[in-house]
Amino acid sequence: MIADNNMSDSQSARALAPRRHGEILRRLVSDGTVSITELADHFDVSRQTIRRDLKHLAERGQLDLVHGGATLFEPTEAAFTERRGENASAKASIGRAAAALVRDGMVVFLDSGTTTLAVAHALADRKNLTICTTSLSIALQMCRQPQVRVHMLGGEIDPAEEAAVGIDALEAISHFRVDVAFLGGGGLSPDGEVTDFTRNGAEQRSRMTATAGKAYFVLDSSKFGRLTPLRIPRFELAAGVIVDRRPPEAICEALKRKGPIVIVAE
Amino acid sequence: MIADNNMSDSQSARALAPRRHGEILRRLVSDGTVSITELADHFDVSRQTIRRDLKHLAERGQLDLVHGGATLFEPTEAAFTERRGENASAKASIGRAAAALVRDGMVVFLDSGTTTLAVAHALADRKNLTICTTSLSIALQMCRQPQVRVHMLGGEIDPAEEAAVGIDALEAISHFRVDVAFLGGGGLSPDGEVTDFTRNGAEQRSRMTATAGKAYFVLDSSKFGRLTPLRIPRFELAAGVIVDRRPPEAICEALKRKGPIVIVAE
DNA sequence: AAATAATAGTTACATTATGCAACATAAATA
DNA sequence: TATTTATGTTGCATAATGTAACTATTATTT
Repeated sequence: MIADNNMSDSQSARALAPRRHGEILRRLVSDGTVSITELADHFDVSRQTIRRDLKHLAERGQLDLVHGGATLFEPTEAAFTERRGENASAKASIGRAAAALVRDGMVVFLDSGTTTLAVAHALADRKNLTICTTSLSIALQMCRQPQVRVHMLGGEIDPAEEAAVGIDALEAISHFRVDVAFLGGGGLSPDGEVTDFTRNGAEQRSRMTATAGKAYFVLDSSKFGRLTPLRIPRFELAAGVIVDRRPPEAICEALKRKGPIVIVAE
Repeated sequence: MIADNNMSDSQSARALAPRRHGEILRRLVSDGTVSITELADHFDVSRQTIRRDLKHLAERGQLDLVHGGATLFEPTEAAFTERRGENASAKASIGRAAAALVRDGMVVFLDSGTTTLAVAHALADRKNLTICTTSLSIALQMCRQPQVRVHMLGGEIDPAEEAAVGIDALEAISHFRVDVAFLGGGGLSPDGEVTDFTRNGAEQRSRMTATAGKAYFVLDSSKFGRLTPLRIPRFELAAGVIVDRRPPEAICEALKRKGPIVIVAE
């Protein structure tokens, strides 16, 4: 009756490669990692076979091989992504405070930086927003949200910020009418000014401060008293600074004299 | 064709081909894969018969043959992140072929799309490149590579492509002198033209084709013969198309008449 | 820190399963 | 009866998997 070869009587037929591949990828996204031993056990095949599967998937860029198994594929680790974890809860609370200032339908500018990324997170489920940003991560994240329109300001990418800088980005700013801008900064100096690391960055933030309906600087407490080389011109036009805890009294005083209010999150 | 069949004795009677086909497809959509051994067992027919069934269904585009069985064929345009895995090895080989055309020091434009993302992967360890792109993912990935300068062309982000489109991106193109451009497309029509889904996309690719020193369209074989609504003007100025296997003869002939060469990867 | 054991990776080759093509058979059709 | 169509059978080429000996890496112990 059953022609072809003999056997195939033993147990359930061996899973074909694509089945294993699918399951492996499913486990990866749910667990983050897979182990060769576990997989070989689970599929009842040799480790060598699993190794070949993983190698195959790795060649397609679907995962990263590690000793003993594989992990989710991450294009490359960068300084930026590492910074992301630092002071995460402070940034999240700043993000929520910032989001509270945004109403549906607004045009929002989001600067590059990990704190502004937290603001983006907090805005993720808002309706009918228009986001302008120079940050690749923010653009990528926000464009995946329904009901959010995203404009990326182009230009040369600064690898440290993973964001557009330079003349193109500067000029693009002038094309937009922005209701509210959330800007980062390198430090909050003792005399109540936000300072920056680069000339380009300072100029960009200065222009946005002057252009936006309201501009807020978002700064976690690690920036208090830190000095970086460049002043941000026209900083006094900013509407306020949003921080995770109250800055030293001297800084508060200085800020009060200049104009921007201090918003302490949570 | 099918005579009236009163046999219907029991299910021991051999299923007719259309019955098997229906069941095979039903199993496919429920399980994602089918195995020849299992099916032969289930229908009590020879493996060769199942092979012929699967081949028949594959020719009609209803499934994809794999060693030992078949998998679901997904012709629909899935969301970008889901599309990433599809046809991954074809895209990887196209990526390598494309990278072989790039020499250190060049200015390279990379269009949006999953195939161009594969080109970016293949270029990742090159030295001293300048990358221009409209794709957020490509910009993010390449800016993490040392020795690579990245320019992001700004504009409104199309969520489906996760890339900048529209007037800003169009204008930004004219600022660059590009040595080689790798462009995507919606389909490779039977009369040897690359076609696109949107007017903006077609215009952008057309301009880049005319501007770049050399422009190549990267297309995996799922695009062969596919018709999408918009022609890409000046397509005949392209240097070539890079594909993962040789297109049907008619398409090759048509391309030959127009000008662009055909590069078959791997 | 050096030595050791345990685990994992590599390579090469043996074994098994699958694919393919050519031909054979049986039923349905003309 | 001849012809077509679907299926079965066989033999060989190819691909996937298993196995074993050996090397490399990681963990543990001293």
